[in-house]
Amino acid sequence: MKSKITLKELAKLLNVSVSTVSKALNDSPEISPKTAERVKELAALHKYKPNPVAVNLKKSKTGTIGVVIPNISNSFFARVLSGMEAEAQKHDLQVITYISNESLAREQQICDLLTSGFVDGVLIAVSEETQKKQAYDHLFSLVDYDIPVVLYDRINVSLPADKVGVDDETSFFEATNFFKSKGLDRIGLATAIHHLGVGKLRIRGYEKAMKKDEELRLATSTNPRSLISKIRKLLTEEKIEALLCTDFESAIMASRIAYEEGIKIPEELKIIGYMSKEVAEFLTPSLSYIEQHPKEVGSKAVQLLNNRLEGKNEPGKFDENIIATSLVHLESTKFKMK
Amino acid sequence: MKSKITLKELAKLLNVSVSTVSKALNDSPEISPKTAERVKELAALHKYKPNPVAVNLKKSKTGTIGVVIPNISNSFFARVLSGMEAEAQKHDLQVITYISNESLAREQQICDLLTSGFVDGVLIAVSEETQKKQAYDHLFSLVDYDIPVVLYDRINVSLPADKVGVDDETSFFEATNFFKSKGLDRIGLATAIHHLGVGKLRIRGYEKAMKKDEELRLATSTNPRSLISKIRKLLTEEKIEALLCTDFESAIMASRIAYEEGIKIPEELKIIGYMSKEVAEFLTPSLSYIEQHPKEVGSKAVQLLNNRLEGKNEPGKFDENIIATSLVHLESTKFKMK
DNA sequence: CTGAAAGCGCTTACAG
DNA sequence: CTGAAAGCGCTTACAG
Repeated sequence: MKSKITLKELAKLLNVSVSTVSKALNDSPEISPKTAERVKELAALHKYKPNPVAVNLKKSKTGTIGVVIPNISNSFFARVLSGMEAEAQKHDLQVITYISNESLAREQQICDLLTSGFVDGVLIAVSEETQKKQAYDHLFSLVDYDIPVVLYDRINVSLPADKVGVDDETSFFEATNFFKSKGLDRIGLATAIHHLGVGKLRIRGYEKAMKKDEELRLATSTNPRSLISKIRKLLTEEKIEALLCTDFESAIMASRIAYEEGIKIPEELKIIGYMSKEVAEFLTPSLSYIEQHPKEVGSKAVQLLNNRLEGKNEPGKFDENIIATSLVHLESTKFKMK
Repeated sequence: MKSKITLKELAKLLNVSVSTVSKALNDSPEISPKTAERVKELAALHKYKPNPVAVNLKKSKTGTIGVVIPNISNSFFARVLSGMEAEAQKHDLQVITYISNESLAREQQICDLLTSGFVDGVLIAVSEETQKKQAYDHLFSLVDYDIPVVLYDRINVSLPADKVGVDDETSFFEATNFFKSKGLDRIGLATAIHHLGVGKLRIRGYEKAMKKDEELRLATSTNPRSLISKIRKLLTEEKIEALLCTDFESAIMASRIAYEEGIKIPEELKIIGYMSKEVAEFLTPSLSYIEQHPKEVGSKAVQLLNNRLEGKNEPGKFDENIIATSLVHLESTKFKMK
C-alpha cells in the first residue's frame, strides 16, 4: 500500500528544492554535508528509490538489454542466459528475453520491436532458419538504428558487431586426435546439425584431424529415422571404434543403437558428444562430452555489450571472442589399463 | 545512423502542434481525418516509433513484467519461460528475467530490485531455500508495494497472489492407479525432492492411491549416493515391479541401476518419471513420463498477471489455477499383450 | 478541430 | 551552497 515517494514529496517534507534533494542523493559535491545527511536520512526513512523510468528518460537510455534466444529448451542456451543475467546484474542492466523458436519471421518481428527503443543493446544468436536463408537484413537494421549488437554462439554472420563464439572446430579436432593417440583409427562422426554454422565447424575439426589417407565416416541427416539408420550402419557395418556426435540428438541415438545392437560402450565403442553435464553424467553409461562453458559465453557477451554501451570500445572496430571448450571424460571414453 | 525522430520534430515538419501529432497517431476522434492522414503519412515515412520510456513515464508504468526463475537449466522452467514470453508478447509486455539459482539471498536481492519500479508485476517460483526456510518476507514486501505477484509451479505459499500450479498430486495418484489396474502391487517411489512442495504433492498422490494394506516403498534422499543405494534396495531386495520417480535425477538413477543389475525395463520393471519429452524419448529404453505442460503454466501465469494489471480481477480475490498433467506412455510402461 | 499548458519523475547546466 | 528553469519525449485535460 506504500505508494512510492517521489523527489518532489521529499523536497516538500525537507523544505528544500527538488534539485537539492536530487543532488544530495547523487552525492553531488555541490551540496553541503549537513544538507546531504538530512536528505539521505529522510530518504532512507521513506525507503525512497528513484523511479527508473524517469531516470532513464532523462538519460536517454532504457537500462535494459535484449537477449534473443533461438531455443530455450536447449540447455546450452538456457545456461548462456544464466551467465548473461549474472553479468548484467553487475552492470545494473535488466535482461529482456525474446525467444525466436528458430524462426526467421519471429526473429524479424523481435528485431522490429527492438528498434522501437525497448533496449539499449541486443545479444542475439541467430535462428536456424536465418542461417539457412542467410537473411540478415533485420540485423543490419538494428545496426542502422545505432543499437549495439553482440552475436553469441552462432557468429558466422558478417555483421559489424562484437562476437562471442565457442571453439567448436578445435573441440573436435582435439577429440579426434585424442582417439588417434589411443590407437583408434576407425573414427566416425554423427550429426543432425551439419547445416548450422556450429555443426560445420565441429565437422571441420574432425576432418582436419583425419589424415588424407584416413577414411571419413559420417552419418548426417536432419531426419531422425534416416540419421538412426546411418548411425546404425557406422556401428554395425563399418564397425567404427569411436564416434563423435555434434549434438545431443545424435549422441543419444548412438548410445541407444549401441545398446540395441549389443555393442558395449566403452569397451567396443567410445563416444564423445555435445551435451550438458547433467544429462551426460546420468546416462547409462555416462557420456564423455565437450564442455562449452555456456555461462562464460553469456557473461562475456554482456561484457562486450556493456563496453559498447559505455563507449569503451573503439567505434567501428569489433571484438571477436572465442571461448575454449574442454573435453570431459566420463565412462564412454574409458580405456583399459595396459 | 538514423537517430530516432521525435514527436516534436514531426510537428515542426508538419507545422502543427505536438499535441495534434500525438492525437493523430493515437487515433483521437478530436483530429480531422485530413490532418490525421497527413500526420500518419509523414510518421510512416520517417518510421516514427514512440519512445516507450517516455510513454511509460507518462502512463506511470513500465510495460515490463519480471520473471523469477529458480533454475533455468531445469528444462521445465525454461519451457515455462517460453510460454510466458509468447503470452507476454500478446499483451505488449516485455519480460525481464531474473535467476535465483535456488538461493534465498539472491531471491531477496531480486525482490528488492523489483520494488524499485523496474516492472509492473512479478511472476515467481520461489527457490528451494526459500521454501525450506519458509522465509517469505521479501514476497510480502512486493505485495506491500502494490506490485501484483503471480506464483507459478511452487505455489504452496500463503501469499495474497494469483497462483498457477501443476496437478502434481493427481498425476501420481493416477499413475499409481494405472499400475494397479495392470495388476502390479509392488509399487515404489523414488525422490530427491521430498523436501519441496511439488515433491510432497507427488508423494501424497502415490500414498493416497495405495490402500491401507499395501506397503509403501519409498527411496528418499537428497544425497545422490544415499539415494542410489536406496533405489538399488527397492529394485533388488524388495523386487518392486513398478517405480514412480518424482524428478529427473531419481528416474535416471533408477534406469541406470536397473541396467547395472540386469533388471529389464519394461519386462521386469516399469517406470514413470518426471522429465522433458526430449530427454524421455531418447533414453534407453525411453521413459514414460508425466507431461506438465510448462508452456501453458507460463502463458496462464502471464494471463493472470495481465488481468491484474488491467484491473480486470477483483482486488483482494485471487485465482488459483491448476494445469492438468498427462501421462505419456513410452517404452518403460509397455505391457505385453495377453 | 487545433494548440498551449501542465505534468509523468527525474537530472543538470546556470544564476544567485 | 541552494534553487529556478529547462528538458528528456510523451499524453491529456482544457481553452479557444
